[in-house]
Amino acid sequence: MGRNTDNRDALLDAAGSFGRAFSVRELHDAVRPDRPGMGLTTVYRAVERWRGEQRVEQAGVRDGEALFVLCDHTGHHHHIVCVECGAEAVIDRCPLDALRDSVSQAGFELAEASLRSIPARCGRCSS
Amino acid sequence: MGRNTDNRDALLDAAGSFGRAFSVRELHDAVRPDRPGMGLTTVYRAVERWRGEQRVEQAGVRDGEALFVLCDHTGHHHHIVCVECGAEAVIDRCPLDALRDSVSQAGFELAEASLRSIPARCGRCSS
DNA sequence: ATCTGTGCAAAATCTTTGCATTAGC
DNA sequence: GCTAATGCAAAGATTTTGCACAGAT
Repeated sequence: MGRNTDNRDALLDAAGSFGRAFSVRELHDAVRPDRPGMGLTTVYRAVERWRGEQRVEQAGVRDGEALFVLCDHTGHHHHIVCVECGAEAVIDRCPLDALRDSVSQAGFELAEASLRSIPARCGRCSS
Repeated sequence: MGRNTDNRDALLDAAGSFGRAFSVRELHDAVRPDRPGMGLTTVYRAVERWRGEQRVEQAGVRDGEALFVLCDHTGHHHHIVCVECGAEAVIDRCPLDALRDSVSQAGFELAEASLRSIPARCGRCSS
């Protein structure tokens, strides 16, 4: 199931320190002081691996860069992610019930996986 | 407020004929039989212009390509867009009320502009 | 005639891939 | 020692930009 490496440990630490959504480039920049040799490719591959392990979720795109949030929680939950600064909050009660019904009535099925991160604006960015 | 051109007329016709979400490349392919000379750049610029005029909305990304839906309707409304085939439906009653509340309780403000297109799966693609 | 729109080519950007080397198990 | 992981460079892909020319008003 893959090997543990110092690179990915450092990346996971850095990702956890963000406390907000981050891009691959930002993550790379964050670990660079500690691990100057790490290549950008390694960060892409780590994030891709984590996506497979459901340890991160993609939280939209900003300026052409894919954004990700760390997903430490287990069970059903949703992230609210600020589309401007990436700030995030977690809510445990599923907020999609009404939405799911509306979509069903139109003969569609809500793509819940695409809405585990809900786009919003945080208090700071909405004022 | 800009000039009317045959290129954009043809593009708008083609976009309307889709009846579903489309990418820039698909739109280009669709007009190519009628207007073989039209460059891809022109399509990008038309879509960008329409976004400014709120005549199209971005409806997510598929395989790295941005997807758009035509937005003929006026007033507040939402598109339900199939994340697999791009099929779309329109609903007039806003389905985001409960969602808006949940997000508010977390101290965020729902980014409604990012949710005018609601990701879903159509009847065909969900079975 | 003026100024916007267009096409082509090149640039820019993000992301992926190939391959030789390193390092975990 | 075997195999996954890594770094570097190059390739891929989408989107943007520069510039000269055509076309709409």
